[in-house]
Amino acid sequence: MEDDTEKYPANFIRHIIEKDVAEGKNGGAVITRFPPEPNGYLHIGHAKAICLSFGLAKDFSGSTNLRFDDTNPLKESAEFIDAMKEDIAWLGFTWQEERFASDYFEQLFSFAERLIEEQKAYVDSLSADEIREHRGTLTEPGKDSPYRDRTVEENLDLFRRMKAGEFADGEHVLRLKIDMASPNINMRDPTIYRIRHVTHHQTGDEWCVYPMYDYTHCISDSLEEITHSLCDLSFEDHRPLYDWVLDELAMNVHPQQIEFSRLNLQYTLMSKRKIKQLIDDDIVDGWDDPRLPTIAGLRRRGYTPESIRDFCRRIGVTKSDNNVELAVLESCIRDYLDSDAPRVMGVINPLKIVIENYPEDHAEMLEMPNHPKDESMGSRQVPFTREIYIDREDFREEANRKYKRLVSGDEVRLRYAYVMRANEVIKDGDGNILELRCSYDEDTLGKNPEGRKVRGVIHWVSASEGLPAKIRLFDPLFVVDDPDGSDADYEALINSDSLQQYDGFVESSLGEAISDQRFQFEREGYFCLDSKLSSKESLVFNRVVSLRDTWAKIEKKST
RNA sequence: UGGGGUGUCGCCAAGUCGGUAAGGCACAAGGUUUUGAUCCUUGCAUUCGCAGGUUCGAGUCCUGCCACCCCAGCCA
Repeated sequence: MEDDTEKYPANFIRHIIEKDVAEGKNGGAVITRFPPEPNGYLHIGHAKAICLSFGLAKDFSGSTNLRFDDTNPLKESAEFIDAMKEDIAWLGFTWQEERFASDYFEQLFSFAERLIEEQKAYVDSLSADEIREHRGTLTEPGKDSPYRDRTVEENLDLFRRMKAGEFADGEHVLRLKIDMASPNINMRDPTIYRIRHVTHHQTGDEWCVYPMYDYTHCISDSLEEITHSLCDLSFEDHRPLYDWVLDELAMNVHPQQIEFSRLNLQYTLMSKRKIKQLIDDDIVDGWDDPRLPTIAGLRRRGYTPESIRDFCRRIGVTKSDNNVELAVLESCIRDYLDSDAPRVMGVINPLKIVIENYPEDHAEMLEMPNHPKDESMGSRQVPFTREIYIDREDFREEANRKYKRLVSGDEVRLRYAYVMRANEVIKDGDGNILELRCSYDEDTLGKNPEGRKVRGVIHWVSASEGLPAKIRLFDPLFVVDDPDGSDADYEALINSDSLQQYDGFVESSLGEAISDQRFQFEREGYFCLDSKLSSKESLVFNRVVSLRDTWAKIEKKST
């Protein structure tokens, strides 16, 4: 899959690993892990983490484990596990081992008993509220719990009875005995076990005490002999705790946690919670809505794994806050599709044309290359007929010479076909344009007319031979570039026009299209069949991304 | 006002022992073109949050400021 061109460019994590490998740390091994919690779908922010953890390991001939961080059965479910695996595989990565944090529940419990025996953990019987009150604030130290000095025997007994199900949820928790006055709140006797009488998607009803992240993650990493444990910046102040647990347990493998900043993409959201709310509130179609930055959404939209990997490489890895422009992502997919997507013609917003001097009941097959620069992609035959459709954007009753499309009384080149003149505009009573009466110059197929220069080239589809198709165009979901920036009602920032649907026409060759093919509709952009909505009987195309549109910029400037 | 981080071009981001600011995206101007696409050429930070200091020389070292982000789940 990845060749050298897919190697990550220089970044601080690569430097750390390079140094470690050079010094023979961990015997020169590089083992990473990707540890999602199965409580939603993966998004492009996760793709950044995936590309990093898998990519870096691969660059150093190491390996990567996929580990589901399933310590909170209340929020998780098995349905997300398969979706996550599908997305990671689709992105092009292969994990060494598939693990679950829940695989380690037994070991985790024993380690906790050991911590109790060594007086490094205790059962606290304060309520959640009381624990919060004892924790202190950002600027004030906390207070010790009255239960902090229970005997080892009492703690062990209580903890085992917690496991045995003798207590109700919330009655007791197991806490680490560290320092209630630590300036780092994470070190103020963090809770590591809580009682939850719920069924777990992996372990069923075997457990009613569940370990928490800070305690579970570092031990899981250690047990898997992870060398470099990459995570986002929010875990930076958890690192002392990560290290504390492994040190106190004297684990012989002590992975290095390295934090990097998470991705922010302009005009969209990366918060799983908020994405879920958009789904619940029916603002989008589901986790795979093409407007969402989820991997499933991007896939349905028509993005390729290569383009997403390229994106992750282009944005780099640092510890600074970022807000990447959509243009970077779009550039990646255009780059890929320009060389890879066969060209075809499709009319999004059709305007009917009758070519009055062209014979009726005649379909002339015209040969067109599938790619202007790549002959190996072959060619196809496209029918030309008396009645065709062009896009309404490509006709103006009046326009100056800068407008390189069809204008009343003037000529334009029909892509790979004839030069055509607009003679008459047919309107309804309200002045809406119904159709155009045109004529063609039969001596212009494959050659330019003599003595005059046509304004430009437009695309078209035969009215009788073309296929009707629903065409969906997308705009960003939000109207501000940082909807995640404030906790304010982000749904008020929704772009109400993020999905535009048109009844268009596409050339007949598209009747054979399948959903993982992507095409360039000439002059319009890149499209693919919607994997959910499209059928043989009624085609539905999604626009992956438009073509770069210089004309739109010129237009915008002049208004 | 505690702790942890970050500040290099509009957006990302390289910048080894201090040696005189990569690259990408975007943008601008040309050229090619039966896609206003692609492609090609060219331009785009005397300056690295600010202010001092050390030095022959500092984005890189020191000092002091400023701004922004994260942390008070029995979430991850």
